[in-house]
Amino acid sequence: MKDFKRTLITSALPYANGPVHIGHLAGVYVPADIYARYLRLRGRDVLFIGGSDEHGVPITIKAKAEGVTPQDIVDRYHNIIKDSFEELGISFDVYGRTTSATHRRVASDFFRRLYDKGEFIEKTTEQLYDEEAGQFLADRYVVGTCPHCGNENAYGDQCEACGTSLNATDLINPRSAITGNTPVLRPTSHWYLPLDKWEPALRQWILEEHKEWRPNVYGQCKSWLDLGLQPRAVSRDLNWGIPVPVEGADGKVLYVWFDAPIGYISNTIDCVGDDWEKWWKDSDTRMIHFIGKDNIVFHCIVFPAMLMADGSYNLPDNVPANEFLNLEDDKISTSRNWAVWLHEYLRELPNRQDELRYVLTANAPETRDNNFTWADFQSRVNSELVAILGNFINRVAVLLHKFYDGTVPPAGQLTEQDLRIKEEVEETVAVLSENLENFKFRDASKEAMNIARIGNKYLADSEPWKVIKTDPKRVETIMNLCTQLCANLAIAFEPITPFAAEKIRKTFRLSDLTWDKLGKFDLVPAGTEIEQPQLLFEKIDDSIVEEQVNKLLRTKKENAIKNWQPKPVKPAVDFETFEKLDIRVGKVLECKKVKKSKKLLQFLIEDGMGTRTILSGIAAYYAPEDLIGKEICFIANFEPRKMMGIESNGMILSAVNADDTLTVIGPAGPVQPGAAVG
RNA sequence: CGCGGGGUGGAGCAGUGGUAGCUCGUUGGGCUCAUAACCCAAAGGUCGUAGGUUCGAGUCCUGCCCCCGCUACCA
Repeated sequence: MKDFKRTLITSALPYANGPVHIGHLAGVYVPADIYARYLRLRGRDVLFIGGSDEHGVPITIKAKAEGVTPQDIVDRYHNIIKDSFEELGISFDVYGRTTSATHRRVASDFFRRLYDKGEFIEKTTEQLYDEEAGQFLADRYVVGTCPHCGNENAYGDQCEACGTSLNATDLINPRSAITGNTPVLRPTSHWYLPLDKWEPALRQWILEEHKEWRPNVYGQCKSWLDLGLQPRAVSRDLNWGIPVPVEGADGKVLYVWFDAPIGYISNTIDCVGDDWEKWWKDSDTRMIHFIGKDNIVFHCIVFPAMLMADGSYNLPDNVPANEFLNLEDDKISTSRNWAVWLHEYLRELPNRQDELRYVLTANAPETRDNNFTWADFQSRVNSELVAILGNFINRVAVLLHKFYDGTVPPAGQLTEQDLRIKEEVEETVAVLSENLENFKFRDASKEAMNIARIGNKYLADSEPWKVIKTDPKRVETIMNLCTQLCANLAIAFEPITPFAAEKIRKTFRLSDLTWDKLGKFDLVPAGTEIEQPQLLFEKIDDSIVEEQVNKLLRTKKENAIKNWQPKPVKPAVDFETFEKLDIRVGKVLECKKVKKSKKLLQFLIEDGMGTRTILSGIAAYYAPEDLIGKEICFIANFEPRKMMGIESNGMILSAVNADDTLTVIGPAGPVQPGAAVG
């Protein structure tokens, strides 16, 4: 493998129409940060680039829906995202945005350079236009009847009922998803990047020269290349974005996928200034893109084709794309609010950044879609971070204070047991480094944890709390080695859990930590006075898990209400059948809870002929006193039925809501008690 | 329809031809320095399904079933 002088790490630009959630973190930002921190510990020259992607149609639609400007939307989310990343310890060297002046210039120049070289094709096509909204409609924003299966709510790119891929112009009775109007066809011209021109070069570069890429990435690329690449439009008719820098291109902007990856370049420039070219064009620089699987095509095919078209840039050396993370067995979804949002997590579980980083790493979707559950989160925190790592550090610190007043004792003659421990640590550390080099962060977290496991076992086997009574000299050696293990843990965990690593570093008064010290046993000199132990992690209480799960259940419920559909109508009945039911209006004279019953309310109803008692299972939805005096509808000729020892003479009618709550039905105006309903 | 990824003990995941692993959980034991934490041991899988190749298949081939993605909300 080539020996590179420096590494440029990019992480996918989060789209600024919402905050980031655990899926983004597990897929992109946590692994990217681990890698960046690891390389820095190795003393390698690293630049870690992040930023918000702030253009595109969805942002304009969200802005319109909220009655604010697109800039308001992106300002809001850019700040939320930026702050929450920082609080989680994502160590970007720069976190920029695609609405910056630098980016506007860089993206514009990039387009212009390719334009001047003749790298684009200009084509005119007919596209659907919404006259009221005053804009061309992206495929996804056209809804209509599917020509294959007749589904009336097919999207312009695909019918979700039958799965057929469509063109927006195929739809029968197309309508705009924005205004509901019928769109019209209008000619419009756009610039296309001929990906087909770069196909042979891409094929050679990926399929021949990068067989080491992850199978999911390699396979996806091969699939696209084998299908044959088509020219892709790089401009759009929109008033939000970077204007196409060509005469007569009024009302046209760069398409987001063209604009966004250039953001990596502009953010680099904002970070290092004139020095930026060495990070992008010097052949001694290696570029790594961290992305999620949905971005593979853009980062492996489209962006490299753009870079090839320019001709002066490096291509990525690796693109370690992750699969997706599910949440409690359901696909994470922004629109359904099915997510754990980072900014909310940080607020609701304060000072638990490392816990999230660790859990998302230990269960990272590196080879396939994985599942995040709060139960698993609790289990990993409590039985791994607290019980294995935190506990070991604490045991050592407590014993040092107990035996030596906090002063690290010298190591004496090493026994066979000690030598074996050193050897095990060396082996573990070697595997850890190899995992990190190969983007296997899940395995890396396991190996790092194994160092703490070795420590716990060493303590259990050597029993210093017993030996101190018979052979205090031996205990000095044991405790010295344990101290060195703690120092090793501070290094090994820095990329994954930097906050905990910092605590260990402080407790044991470690100064500069570098990766080459890992596996060494002379990191803390004898005589060092360590600080009082502080707990690295605290257990996650059941109530925290419960609260988070309830929050998700509430979301589910809200979604159920939003997506509620009336039940299908039952088979027809004749009038006589209907007439058999005697529905009356009655007035509630009394209403009280039935003792020992959770559901039942007991009513005394004035029915025009006298009074009757009716029981109804609506106690969960009404306070009894709220119903007194109300007029309600009930079935008068139901057979009497005893419940909880009380006879019920009829049935009070209620409507069943979307969330299964009940609302009692009554007349819309004053009615005589006993009046028949029919 | 297609293409890519996946379907492995209770849960979450490794494992690209040669005795089926890891973490958690469960059960039993040990220890008591430690945040009832730690250490040891055991139980638990016909590796989606039906065929095939092979001396030998979770691992290769074929059919089928299911999940996810490519498809302009979203990693």
